[in-house]
Amino acid sequence: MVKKRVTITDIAHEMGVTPSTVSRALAGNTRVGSNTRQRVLKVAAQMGYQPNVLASSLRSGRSDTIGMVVPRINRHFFSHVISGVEALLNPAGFNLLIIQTHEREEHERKAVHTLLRNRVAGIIISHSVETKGFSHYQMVIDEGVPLVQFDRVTEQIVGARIVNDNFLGALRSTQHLIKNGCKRIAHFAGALHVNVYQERLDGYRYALEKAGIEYDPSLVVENCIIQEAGQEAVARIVLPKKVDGIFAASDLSALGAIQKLKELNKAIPGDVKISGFANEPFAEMVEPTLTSVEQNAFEMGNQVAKAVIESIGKDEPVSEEIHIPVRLIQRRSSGSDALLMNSVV
Amino acid sequence: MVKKRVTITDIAHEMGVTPSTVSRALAGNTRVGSNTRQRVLKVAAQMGYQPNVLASSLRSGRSDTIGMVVPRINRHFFSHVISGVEALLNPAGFNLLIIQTHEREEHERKAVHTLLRNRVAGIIISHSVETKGFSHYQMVIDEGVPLVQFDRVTEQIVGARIVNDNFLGALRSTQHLIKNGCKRIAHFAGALHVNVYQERLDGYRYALEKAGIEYDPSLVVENCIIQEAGQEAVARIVLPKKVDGIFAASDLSALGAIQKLKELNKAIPGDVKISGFANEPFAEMVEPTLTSVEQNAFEMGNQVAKAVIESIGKDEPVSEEIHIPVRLIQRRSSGSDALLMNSVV
DNA sequence: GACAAAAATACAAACGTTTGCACAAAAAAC
DNA sequence: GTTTTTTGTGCAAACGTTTGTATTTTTGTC
Repeated sequence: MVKKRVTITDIAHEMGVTPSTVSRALAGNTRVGSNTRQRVLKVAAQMGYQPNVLASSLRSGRSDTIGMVVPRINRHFFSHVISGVEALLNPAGFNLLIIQTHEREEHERKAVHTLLRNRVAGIIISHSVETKGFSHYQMVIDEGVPLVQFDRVTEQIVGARIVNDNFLGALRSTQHLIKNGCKRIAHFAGALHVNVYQERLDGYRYALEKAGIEYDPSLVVENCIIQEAGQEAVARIVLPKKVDGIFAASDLSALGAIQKLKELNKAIPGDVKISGFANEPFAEMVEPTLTSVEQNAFEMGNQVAKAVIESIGKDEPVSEEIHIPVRLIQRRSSGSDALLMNSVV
Repeated sequence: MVKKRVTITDIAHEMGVTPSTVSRALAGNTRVGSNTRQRVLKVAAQMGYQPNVLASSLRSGRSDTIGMVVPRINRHFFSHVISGVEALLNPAGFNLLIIQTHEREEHERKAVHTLLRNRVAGIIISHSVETKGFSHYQMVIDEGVPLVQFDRVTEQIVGARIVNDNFLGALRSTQHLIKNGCKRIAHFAGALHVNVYQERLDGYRYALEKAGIEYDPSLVVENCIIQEAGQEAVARIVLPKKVDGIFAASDLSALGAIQKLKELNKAIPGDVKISGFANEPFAEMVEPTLTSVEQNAFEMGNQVAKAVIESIGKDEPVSEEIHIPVRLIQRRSSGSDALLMNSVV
């Protein structure tokens, strides 16, 4: 039933030439006559020839697929990075093999091996939140496969890193709360061994320092990036400690805080001003609308793609770090009503 | 610089056996002695061996990658379907090669060819909105590659189809508006050559018919699935025609309508009741919260994965159609305040 | 028309596996 | 102790390309 797939040899026999000629004709090699080339192209088309990428890659040692490892595909941020990567990679003739880790270190390790087995031309990765060891990347380096990290990165691995300007985003966000009158600002942080959350904490602290506000560690809530954690932190920290501002490292925990505060009849931004991070789509839907730091995920994807294409050319990896600018979007939760005031930082 | 990758032959030489023995040992073939198997495994591990999938697939004619073609990765619905597919496919030993079409028919055609060239074991597809011709799938059928369609499907292609129960969702949604008192219900439709939008229109019409309300074609707005279109439709249809209910085929156009109506000081659900489709995350954030039809994207992904794994086994495709149940989520925009009233349909 | 140079094509090996078949050694059967 | 069966390996071809080298054909020069 299954029609035999047509190969380069089939075309060659059909035309009475040799497979090598067909191969060269299809590859556009100049050493084949221009009328034979035309004929080859025509016969190939009418026989419905589809080159066998496996055979081609095996023989040539080149691959046109790039592996991408992300914590989760169905997160707004990651799906947009993927989209940005594809936008540049596809026109360049590359395809994307995508694997999710579901935030599990073991899955990450397996994913990397899978990609190596598939002989990908390069690997793009954003580490799972669990990941603390990076020894499984030695093999990637050893085999000379370019490795580009994005968003959640580590300096322990050589190669390009594309990151958001978390520090600046956190700094501007916190300064904005201060400017709007906050004196006691809590920070809903993430897991601090992850660079992005550490950098946001750093930006927060630096803003306090510059404003002459003493840093109070008891106002920092670690692992507070989901909705429920935000709700819980309101009861446990925000109210007891008489906090008047929250800088959340995640929009979700900011949302949780908003919900809980409304439930307890606290005014936002009257009693507590809030800003989040990531500018999730819901940020402009929630009541009150949520001030947040916008990350340009698509642009980040573009830069990632550029970096990986570049490093495929080189034989030695370079440890460049590219920062994608972020942007504070001021909305009502922090006491700014004017969307027009959006300040690009 | 680049270390040579270790092959099965390297292991064989190292151990003084033949490559075929190593191959069989790694494959768990029973025809190799159990202590040689142990030795092979150990040597392979310590040499850092990673099987070459390309060579393996080329020789065996089997592939462990499955191609997936979607309009856009970064849409809530599609990214969740992808996630659901991966959840079953990965444990089964398959990988996903994902390509976006950006709703372009030509990209879809190219994507399919790319997948065939990569000799994928199966293809999963949701058609672009532009796609009207399906001739490029003949080659997929001819080569015996299993093809599973989901969400946006056509009966012109043989093989499994996994779809939402759009008809029932639309029916229940419209009935719900009727029950809450609506007499003149507009429908914001999509492009009607796409099955999902046609089915939603059908469900809407059937609900009207059953309620004895005459169908008025002038209340159906085609190609109205984005925010701006929803806003525009309010001014052009909803107000002039004294509509008191809107069943939108998309949450986005429903959102647009809400915004415009609020802007014009109309009461929701007082003056106009609204329900959407897809239950996007923002549906429960917007003011008023938006009644919508929830699609179980992750479950759909699971079913898609199951279908593709199944059909890889068979040599003849079967044209089964699986309906994923939907669920009406009643919220305030349609005059239902009780989340508790969620009716499963 | 003979010869060199250039252009076009053919030959054959290689990429790293898998797998049918042959074969030897060990185990079982008589 | 011979024959049969079982078990474990080896041999070599094949998968569909690419590519270095060899060979043929064409073209140009005198």
